[in-house]
Amino acid sequence: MSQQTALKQKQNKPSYHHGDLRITLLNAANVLLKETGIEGLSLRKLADKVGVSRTAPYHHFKDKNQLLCAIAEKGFVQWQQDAANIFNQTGLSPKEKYRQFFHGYISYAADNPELYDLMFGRTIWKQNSATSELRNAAYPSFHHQVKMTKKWQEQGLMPSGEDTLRLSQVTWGTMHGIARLLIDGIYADRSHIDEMCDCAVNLFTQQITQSED
Amino acid sequence: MSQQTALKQKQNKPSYHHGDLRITLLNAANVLLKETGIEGLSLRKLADKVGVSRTAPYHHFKDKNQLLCAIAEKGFVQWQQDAANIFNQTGLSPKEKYRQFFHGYISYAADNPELYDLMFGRTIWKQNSATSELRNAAYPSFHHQVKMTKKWQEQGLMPSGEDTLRLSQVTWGTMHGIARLLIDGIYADRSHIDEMCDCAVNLFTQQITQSED
DNA sequence: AAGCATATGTTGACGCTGTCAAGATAACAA
DNA sequence: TTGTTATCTTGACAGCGTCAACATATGCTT
Repeated sequence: MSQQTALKQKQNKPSYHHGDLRITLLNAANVLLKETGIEGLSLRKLADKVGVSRTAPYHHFKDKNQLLCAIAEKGFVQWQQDAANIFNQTGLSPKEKYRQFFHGYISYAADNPELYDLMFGRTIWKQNSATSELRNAAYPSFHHQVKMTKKWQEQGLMPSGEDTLRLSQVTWGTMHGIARLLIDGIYADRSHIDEMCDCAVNLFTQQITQSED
Repeated sequence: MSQQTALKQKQNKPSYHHGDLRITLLNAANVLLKETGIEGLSLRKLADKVGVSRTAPYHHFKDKNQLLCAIAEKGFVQWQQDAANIFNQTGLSPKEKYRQFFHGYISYAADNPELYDLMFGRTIWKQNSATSELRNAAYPSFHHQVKMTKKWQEQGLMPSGEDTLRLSQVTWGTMHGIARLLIDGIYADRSHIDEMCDCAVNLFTQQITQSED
């Protein structure tokens, strides 16, 4: 953005060029997503809300899919920060840390159901429609869990007999499955969250000599 | 269907009234679903494929949602039969039976990805859009698992210390999560199925004195 | 057998969607 | 200053779900 444009923005003078449309669109899309869900998020409504014409977004996103991927991408980054905060806590036993991680994941999903649905929903991941940027944001999240799973196995928190990658897939699958059950309201609701998480953590962890991290 | 109409159908004489449109629509929808996925399943294409006008389906389904629910309903019935066949086997240890049940669930999902996606996807379950018929077909599937979980706990296959309902939600969530990972191709692919299932079964079951059911 | 209600089919129309093409305007680089 | 590029605009198109109005076949009642 040039100095002149920046100045215009500051002075709230209307200009032909928006100056910051990409970010504005992403923010508005997040709001619209929360309010109406994926099915209510249309490019036209979005453009209207931001105050530009229907086709303006196409200069910043190749198509709707790319916009959705960008939103999901932000979701992954945000969750990774939340997770990092949990892992960076000190003075917690491995089991307690894992418990908090599990609870944190489910809470993130329950607090941002529409976003979570977008992040892990078919809309984005079906037959390679995910952008490489999205993949680059999503995969580290799982890789980190694999790394932590290995550590948990070494610490004796999780069974060392199982293959680390399979164990990661199963534990992650459990979190994902519980999250989906909650969001879709199929066989569970929010009042079950704590008990479900504790039950799952109990199943996956064994009694070990307590030590800090 | 009257005798005359039935006769017409038999003789392949074209008639103004289709005579069997509801079932024909459901079957064609299943094919279209398999071929193009949910996003490719439109009422207009469907009607065209069957050879009726765009609005003819509305005399058999209130709207698109009701059609989708009806398809999903069939999916639940079908899965329940598959599951029953597994449970009705004789000469298997509880653990082996559970293993087959787990594998069967994942295989069903992997073999019918589009149908599974419809059955458990947001499209149908978001804010009470599921028909009561669908609920009546879907819930027994879970209730049966709760019943089996209780049995498995009593048999010592699964930890008896955990609340049965929570345990059911967790184990079911795991199956659902793994199924979704496979279908969406996020963090797993078909070549991992067996190992993932075995890993999960190992985690959920304990060593017990083997006995026949 | 006649007539009428009902079920089932049709075409027309509406507003919504994503997206392309062509043109207008601003920003920037030479 | 001039020309290139980025950005934003309107116009247009096909596809979608769905409603309204109308047509036709079926089946029940008399």
